[in-house]
This record gives sequence, structure tokens and C-alpha cells, in this order.
Amino acid sequence: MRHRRPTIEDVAREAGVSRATASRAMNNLPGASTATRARVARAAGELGYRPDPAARALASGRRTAVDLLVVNYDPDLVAIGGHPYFGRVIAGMTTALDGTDVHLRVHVTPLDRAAATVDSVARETTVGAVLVNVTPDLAERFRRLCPQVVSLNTPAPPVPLVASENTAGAYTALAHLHRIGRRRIAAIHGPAVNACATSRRAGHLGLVADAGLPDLADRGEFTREGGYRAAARLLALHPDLDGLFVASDLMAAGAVQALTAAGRRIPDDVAVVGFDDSIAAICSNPPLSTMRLPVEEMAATATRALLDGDLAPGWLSGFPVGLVTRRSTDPAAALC
Amino acid sequence: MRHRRPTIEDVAREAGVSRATASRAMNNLPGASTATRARVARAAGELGYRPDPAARALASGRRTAVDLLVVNYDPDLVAIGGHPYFGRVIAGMTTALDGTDVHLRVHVTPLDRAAATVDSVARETTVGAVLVNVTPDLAERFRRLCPQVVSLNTPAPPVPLVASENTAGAYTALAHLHRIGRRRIAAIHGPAVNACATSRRAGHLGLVADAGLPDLADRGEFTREGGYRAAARLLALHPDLDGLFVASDLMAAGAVQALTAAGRRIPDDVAVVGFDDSIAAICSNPPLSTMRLPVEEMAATATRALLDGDLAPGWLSGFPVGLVTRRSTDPAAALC
DNA sequence: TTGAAAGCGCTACCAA
DNA sequence: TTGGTAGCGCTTTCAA
Repeated sequence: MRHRRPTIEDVAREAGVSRATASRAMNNLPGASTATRARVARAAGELGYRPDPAARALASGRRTAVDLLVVNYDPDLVAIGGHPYFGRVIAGMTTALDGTDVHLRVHVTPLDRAAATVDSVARETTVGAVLVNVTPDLAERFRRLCPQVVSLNTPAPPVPLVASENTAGAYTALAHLHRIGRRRIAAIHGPAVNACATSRRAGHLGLVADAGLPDLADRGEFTREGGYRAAARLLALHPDLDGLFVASDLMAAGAVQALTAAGRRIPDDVAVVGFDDSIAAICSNPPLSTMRLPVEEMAATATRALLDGDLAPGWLSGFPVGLVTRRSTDPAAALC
Repeated sequence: MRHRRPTIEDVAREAGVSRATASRAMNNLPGASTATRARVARAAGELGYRPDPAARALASGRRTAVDLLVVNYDPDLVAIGGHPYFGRVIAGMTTALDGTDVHLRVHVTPLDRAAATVDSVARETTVGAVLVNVTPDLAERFRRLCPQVVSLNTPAPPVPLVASENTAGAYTALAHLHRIGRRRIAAIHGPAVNACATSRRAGHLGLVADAGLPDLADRGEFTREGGYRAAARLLALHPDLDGLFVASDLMAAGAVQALTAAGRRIPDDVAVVGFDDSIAAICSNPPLSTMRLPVEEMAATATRALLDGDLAPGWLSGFPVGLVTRRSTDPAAALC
């Protein structure tokens, strides 16, 4: 027969103490003699006692979960699995949660069921939630149900936001290409509907204006294929291209493949700068110079804000992005 | 002043019904008139009522969380963020959880605190846990505390296991190189302590024996740098190398960089096969032929086993890995 | 240092 | 279709 899972009552009985004492002993709170603690610990061990988290949370009033909600736009792409940000967001969040007894819950939802997921997560969250890839309207919907929420890199005023300085970052990337002497610089941007893409595009236009360069640009989804195709098109239109800014490393990896396939040497013929400093940047060949997006730090900041509970509508935290130089713009850069 | 968070009691009062009726109405259980449901819903909306998950779990007895526990070996590497498996594991688990009301909790721990984390997760888990990168002794420790547990790709008998057929996969990869005419084939393996690495090494030795090839091999950590350095060493020792099997895509991307830096054309001079079919494979230049590891399916299977509760000591589920051919072995492969 | 007992907020049973 | 109420397993006063 299957035994009922042991409760603290069982432990207390086995140890010959009261429930209260057993609780104190196991949570090493003051008010239990050393001998008692030992007896309780032994009893718990023998019975294989595991406290019920729900009962504990209910009785203590401690809230113990931060939620991460990610909208997965392209199920075919297994976007989450392939998404270079995703793991970094979790790494940052777990860092911030380290040492607390707060857990991280992860929710992934396809776009067509995002509204329902927003509702259920907002209802069930305790400490609060971090939103990734959630559209502004849904983010606001979440905030109305539960104000303890932060959007990561997707502005959705007045939803609290942690964002990288994409416009400045793109400007820096292009200025780098300009500084190393490139004058026929093109850009590959992300989808027009994406806020990050739009900001990076603005940075590009900024340098185009300041340096008096032609505005050579194409677009792609934030995928390798998108980058490959856009690079191929740009090359066909502007064969004398000598610099390329690509608004994501994944696209940049594709662009590098297209450039190589077209016989261009990198960086000698065309210098390339990506964006994100994701795993795609170091797996590319040559490795990509890129703008480092401090995803872990951003996610940690968002999480800490939730833990501190100091989020108000309009709350904002911006992060600078810095240039990382590798072989795709610097022939002298070390490969290892 | 701050109001106390509204409880179901408040909703019931506001709607002029009993707590029981309010509960039935909001959980759309039978036994509440349409009119009552509407009144309750309105009251809940007005008060901004969000049910307390802990109280609900305690009262209903429903257990609602699956845990994912990952040991992060190299904090400097931000291994989780850069770990190509990690996102895919989560993608697979969320797929399996889709449609249930079970949540996914994620725990990441450095190796030096892994034991403590194992204890706390095992104590708090409800449905069960999936273990990634957890050493056999710790996995077994977990199982003794909580038998509802599956190890992913790390054998730790008698802990239930979901694993890929690494030995067969490596053999297939090497057979592919042999079939396309390569005879000076070398291998780059992972760390000797890693079970996957050991199995893949066995596959390599299998083909070496069957095809009568020399056993050319080196090792590296499962990192880009490890692959780069190992390839450079192999090239120095065996300049006539014409095929290379690399036990992970991340290492393979590094190896490709080293080969290119040494002036070798891929695949013309050296054909390369990686392992995993991770994002590293498609970001490499040229893109890598590789053994597809069905991480999502494996994670989903592990999760379903937990949900079904049919795990017994020694439980095992094996997954075949299949060859994916790309430009690093096939000059005719499409790039886009 | 200990025990008794009052809840935590909710669900689910039973009776009306 | 409703309301009353007994718990779920634990923490945390308050007294002893």
C-alpha cells in the first residue's frame, strides 16, 4: 500500500515533540534545544519528510516566485531554443535570485495564445514578472492585472522597462566602421515592427547624417537566413561595399556566410559589425565585432526591481552597450 | 494607505454571495447560475482580485510545478547563457507542459553549491525534476530524496534517464566522412569526465576499428576555444588531415576558425562534422554538417514521464541522433 | 525551551 | 443553485 506523504505532524510525533517545536527545529529558528533539533532532524530523515511548499507559503505569507514570460513568435524556428538572448535572461534572473528563497518560473507561449497566458500568469504571479518579446498592448494588459512587472527591451509605456541603449549602440558600431576607414557602409536592419530594430536603425541614420555617408540599407527577420539574403541583395546592388553593420549577431553570421560565398574577404574587403554579443558572434568565422548587450545585467536589474517592489508606472532603467572588437573588423585581433 | 490584497471573502461579500459560491463561479465549476457568475466576475474585476496560488494549491491538493535543475560548471563562461542546449531543454519542457496547469521552475546552481541546491529542490519539488549536467552522485542523492526525477543525458544509474545515442551518432558522423572519401580523419573529443564525450569517443573508436583508420584525436573542453586549440594542435601534428569529427558544434565552430586561419578550405581540404545541431552549427562559416540531437523531444519526454508519474529506478529512454548535412562536408549544400 | 491553538486563503463536501 | 464549514499543512503568536 502507498503511504500518505508524511506531514510535520508525523515528524513531531516521531520525535516526541509538538508540531511547533518541530517547525522551529527544522527551520533553525531560535527556541529549540540542540538535543531536540537532533531528534527532529533524525525523525524527518527517517520518514523522508518534505515540507509542503504550498502550506508553508500560505502560513508564512512569504511569496516565492518570479515569473519570466516569453512570447515565441515563430514556432517553426523553435525560437526559444535558438534564441540567443533567452538563456542569458535566465542566467541574469537566477543570479539576482541567488541567496533568496524566491524561485524562477518560466512560461513560453505562442503569439496566438499570448493573451490567455498573460492573464493566467498575471493572476498567479507572486513577486512579479519579467516580460520578453511581449507586445506593448499585452504588456499593458499584464500591468493592469498585476503592477509588479517589467518589460525587457520592449518599450510599452507605462509598463516599467529595462532597455539597452540601442540607438547609441548602433551609432557606435557604425562610427567604428567609419573610423577604420570604411566609407561604403551598408546596414542590415531587423523587422520594422520591432522596437530594438527601429532604434538601431535610428542610430544608423544618425551616423549617415553626421558622416555624410550614403544610406545603404536592407532588412531581414532577426534570423541567419534573413541576414544572408539581405547581404546578398546589398552586394548585388553595391558591389563596392566595404563595411556592414548588422542589427543582430544571428543575422550577421548569415551575412558573413553570404559575403564569403561571394568571394569577399572579411575584414579586408568588407568589415562587419554585429549586435548583441551573443554566441552567434563567436561561432561566426571570422568571429564578429559586435555591440555587447548586457542581457544578464539587465535581467538581473529587472528581477531585483521586482524583489524590491519599487516599481511604479513609467519606471525605467537604461543600459549602455559597448563595442567588442574581434576579427571581423580587426585583422590583428586574436582568434583564441 | 495600502489596502490588504483582496481575498475571495471580499469578492463574495461584494457580489453578495457566499465564499463557496464565489469559488464555484470563478473556477467555472457546476453549481452557480449565470447571473451569479456575472456578479462574481464583476466583483472580482472591480476589486482586482487575484487568487492566492499557495492557498489554492493547499486546499485543492493539486501539485503544480516541474523543476529543471542545471549545474553550471563554469561561471566565467556564463555557461547557461551561452549553453546551446539550455534553451532547447526549456522549449521541450514547456511544450510538454502546454495545456496542463503545471508550471516550470528553473534552478541554476554553480558546482560548488550543487549539493545544497539538490537538497532544496528535491525537498520543494512537487511533480518532479529534470536534471541537466548533474553529476551521478548528486543525481542519485536527489533520487533518494525524491524519486520523481529524470537525468538528461548524464547516466547516473539507477536514476531514470533520457539519453541520446551518442556512440551510434559519432559512428554515423565518422562513417559519413569516410563515405565521402576522407581517410585522414581526426577527432576532437570533449572532457574525459563527461559521459557524452566518452560515448562519442567510443563511436569514433568503433569506426577507426571498422574502417582501419588511424586513431587521430585530441580533446578540449566543450567550448569554442577548446575546439580551436585542439584543431590547431592536430593540424600541426597531421598537416595532411582531410576530415575532422568534433564532438560538439561549439567546439567545431572553433575548429573551423582554426582550419580557416591555417589556410585550409572547408570542405575541400578538410571536411568537418560537428555534434548537437545547435545554433553554433548554423552560425559557423561554412555552416556545419552535424548530428542532430533531439533535445526538445528528449526534454519533453522526460517531462511527460514526470507528469505521468511512471518513473521507476532504472527507467530509460533512448533517442537516436541523425546526420544533418551542410556545407562543411558537402560543397553542393545550399547556404540559404 | 516547549506546547496549544489561531489562523493563512482557498476548495470541496454536505445540507438546505 | 446556494451557504455553512471542515479541513489542506504549515508558521507564528501567546502562555506555560
